[in-house]
Amino acid sequence: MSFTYKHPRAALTVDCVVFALNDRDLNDRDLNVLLIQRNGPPFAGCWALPGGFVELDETLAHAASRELREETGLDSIRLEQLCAIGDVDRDPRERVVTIAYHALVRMSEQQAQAASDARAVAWFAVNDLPNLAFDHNKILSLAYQRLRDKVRYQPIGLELLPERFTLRHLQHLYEAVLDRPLDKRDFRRKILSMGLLVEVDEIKTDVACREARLYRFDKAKYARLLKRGFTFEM
Amino acid sequence: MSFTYKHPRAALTVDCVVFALNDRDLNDRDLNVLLIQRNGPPFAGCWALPGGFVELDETLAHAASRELREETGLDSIRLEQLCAIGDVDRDPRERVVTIAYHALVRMSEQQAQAASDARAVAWFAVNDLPNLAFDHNKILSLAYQRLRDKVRYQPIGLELLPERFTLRHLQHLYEAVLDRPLDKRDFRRKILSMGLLVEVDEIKTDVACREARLYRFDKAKYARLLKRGFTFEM
DNA sequence: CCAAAAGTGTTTCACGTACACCCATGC
DNA sequence: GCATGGGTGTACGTGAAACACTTTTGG
Repeated sequence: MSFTYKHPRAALTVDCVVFALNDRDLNDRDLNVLLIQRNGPPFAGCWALPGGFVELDETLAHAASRELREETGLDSIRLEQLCAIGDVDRDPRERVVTIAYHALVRMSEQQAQAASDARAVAWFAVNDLPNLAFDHNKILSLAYQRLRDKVRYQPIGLELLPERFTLRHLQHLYEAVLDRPLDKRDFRRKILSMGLLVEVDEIKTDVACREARLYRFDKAKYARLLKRGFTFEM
Repeated sequence: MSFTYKHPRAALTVDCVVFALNDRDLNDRDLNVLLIQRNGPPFAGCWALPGGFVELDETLAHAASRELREETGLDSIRLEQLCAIGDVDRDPRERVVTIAYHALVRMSEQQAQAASDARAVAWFAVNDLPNLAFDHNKILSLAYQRLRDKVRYQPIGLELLPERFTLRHLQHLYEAVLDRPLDKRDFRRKILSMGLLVEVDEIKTDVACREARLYRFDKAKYARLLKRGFTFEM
């Protein structure tokens, strides 16, 4: 089967940059990204962002979800469009334009498993990355920058942390992404004054120290506030 | 001549949303957008965003600049990527994925002239638009929304107004884009305190009224401040 | 009793906001 | 002299930032 056109056409792909925190071990504060090891050429054996070709009867967002699911097993991820990248020689085979998507997930909720044309799947710390296939290092940098911009006006911590978390964990997350220390009292006051956190039952977190109160994020309230023009700011 | 592939391929286009203020008549406060009237089918005779197919040997940004120049005569415009749109049935002919770009220009510096497959070119007030071809009304809404977001943290006024302008004009621009009235004294205080405006010689602007001081934007200073982590906020 | 992290208040300062009057100019 | 827009100062409230000690728990 083949398809013929009057003019040459670029191939169209999607790529997914999925970020996660290790929400099982909250002392591990590295931000991680999901990569696959390519099975076939080009860049066989090389690590790359999950992604692939867009089918004619699916939207771009659908293609991104599908490829992510097929290659890594991650399903029902809320992907957001990042940008389109169309440098002429970014793929050695032919002209390929890619639409990049990004997402934030809780690592513990995801069972990454290699499938499709991925030899392996793994989480990598964004500050300790291998050389990736194609221009994927560049795409990843763009996504990381977008994340840093986004953290200031969207409650991303609440997508990255476990369901229940301490204020200290939330503060560590913000310190990691914003890359500066925050005052404990000011941070607590500010985040609590938004009224988006709900206290849950206490749990001992570490040895040899006072137990901390756990909170969860009030999604419904956040949605209500958003509709009224509320903007989260950090 | 024809081109054959193993899998069917979407066509790839770019579309440009070019905004401008009428900087000759600053009492005309409407924000305008550049549209072309389509010559051929589909949507012949219908107004649409300038744009067209991406060639295989050019980047996406290049395609956007080229199509804009070919169809409207506008050249050397700094286009920024907005998003990729790939709904399955957005073009009645076949699957077409488009990359939307947007830009801000001074209307007086542009000589819009219909060419290529555009029957006519014209500026339309964004608040009084006709029904556009394809999903171009939707793309335009996205671009307008992006502009409103952007106005708050980038000095866009300085791209839209003439080289020298009064504080009143700048305020009118912000009121138009932010869609709310601003206090004159507070606006002047805030914008002047940033130190990005330079006084130039006075000129009488209107009849029957006191002459107003003109300012120009200090681009060099803005660039220096940006490097030091300054963020413009309105 | 010691180590380790949790939790808590106050002061200061900058900034946003609200608000009203006189001034210069052209007709 | 009047209509038109230009230009100016002050008071108040909110929110960011800086800062140090006591409490609880496990070992």
